Amino acid sequence: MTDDLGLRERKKLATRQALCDAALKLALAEGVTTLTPERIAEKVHVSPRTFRNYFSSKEEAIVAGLQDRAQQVAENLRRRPADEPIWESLRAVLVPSLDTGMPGPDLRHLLGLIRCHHALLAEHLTSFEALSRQMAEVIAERTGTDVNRDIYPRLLADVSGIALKASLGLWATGTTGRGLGDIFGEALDLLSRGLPRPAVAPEHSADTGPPAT
Amino acid sequence: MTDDLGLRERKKLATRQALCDAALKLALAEGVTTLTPERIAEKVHVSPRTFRNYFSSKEEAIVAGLQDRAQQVAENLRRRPADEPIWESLRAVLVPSLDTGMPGPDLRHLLGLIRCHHALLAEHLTSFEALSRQMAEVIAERTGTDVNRDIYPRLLADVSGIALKASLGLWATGTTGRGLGDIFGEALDLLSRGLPRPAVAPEHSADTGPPAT
DNA sequence: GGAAAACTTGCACGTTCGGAAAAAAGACGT
DNA sequence: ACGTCTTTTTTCCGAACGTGCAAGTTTTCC
Repeated sequence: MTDDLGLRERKKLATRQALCDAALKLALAEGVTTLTPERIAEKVHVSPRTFRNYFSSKEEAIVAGLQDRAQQVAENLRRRPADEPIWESLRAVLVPSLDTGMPGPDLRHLLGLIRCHHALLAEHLTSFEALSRQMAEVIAERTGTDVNRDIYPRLLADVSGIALKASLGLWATGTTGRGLGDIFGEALDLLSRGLPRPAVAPEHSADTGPPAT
Repeated sequence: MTDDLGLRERKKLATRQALCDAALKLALAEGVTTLTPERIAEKVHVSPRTFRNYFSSKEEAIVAGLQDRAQQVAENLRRRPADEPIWESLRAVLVPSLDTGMPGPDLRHLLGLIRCHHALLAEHLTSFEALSRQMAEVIAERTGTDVNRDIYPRLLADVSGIALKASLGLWATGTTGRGLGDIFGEALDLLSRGLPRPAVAPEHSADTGPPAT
């Protein structure tokens, strides 16, 4: 990971990581509104001015972790074999992305903050949008379509994004006892079948989750 | 429309409308970065502080028109007969929403601005998100599902949103000679069929659009 | 070792944001 | 029509934010 990077590059990465870790930790601990860039900078022992060199707002720093992960998803998709069916490629890169490396309760808490805080939500959504654009390009390349002539790649990219978003949203409520991967699998299935109208009353759809894999 | 509202209410609505009209017009004319809240307020003959009472940023004012339209979509959906198939209800409210009441070139221009400007994009996306949340609730009600237990209503609401977003995005490029309604119809069709992989090379998929209905 | 490049930092300036209270305008009862 | 109450608009103002610049420090490269 930290392979052939010079000392300078590694340090930059390290402070960036430290900053967004601190931002996230403080946001979870004390909320977003009372949190100031100064405090974040202080915790990492850099000047407030340096914080601004990395992030243009506290909100950007807080969601930077998720955003970085989104970037990885796009890159991972690029790395999949070109002849793999596109839905399989998507599943292969999206499912692992569900593991954010954060403890579950913290992730729920963070999603709650994002949901309520306008600026945080905006930042989060733009990162999703950026991911979609990149994925649309890869999808177009893999399926022989054209981003600027066909609707298909945009739709498939966006659909992948909302599968993630909707699954996270439902999981974050905590009202279903199901795991995130389980919910996400169902979402992909439903989407790939064109969202058929549910029988009538799913009643206990949460019962004994179907094996995702 | 302006029925049983007192003079005070009507005036409020009027200034709000005037403000977001002015914001949009100025943004289209001179760009977003150089535009200041002062100028917008000045054009409507109110103080800058009043502008802030209505909108918390110039970006919010610029996209307020689209946002209001999104609100209407949600309300129109609520008004559809409860026994109508949900896909038909969605089509019935979304298709008319394509007519933004703006001249085509202006709309393209605006979408271009939104696409490039981070703050504008963020504002625009949050309005889409707000729309999705409302639509998810209505969809849940109509289909006998539960927003907090089933993934279905969230997915269907989000899918409707991206059908709009992707169609607008493709149409705005102007590289297909097709109409917005045409593109949107194809998007809904594809989505309702689970985004089947396109044959292989659509080659000239833009040719003589397929009859949507 | 030393020059060049990059990063950090403090300072300063203009802008933005939002609260508080006075002034203006509408609503309402008599 | 008048006075009073409520709501909106406005002025004033201080705090926070964002950004450019130049000096100081660290890393890189020769």
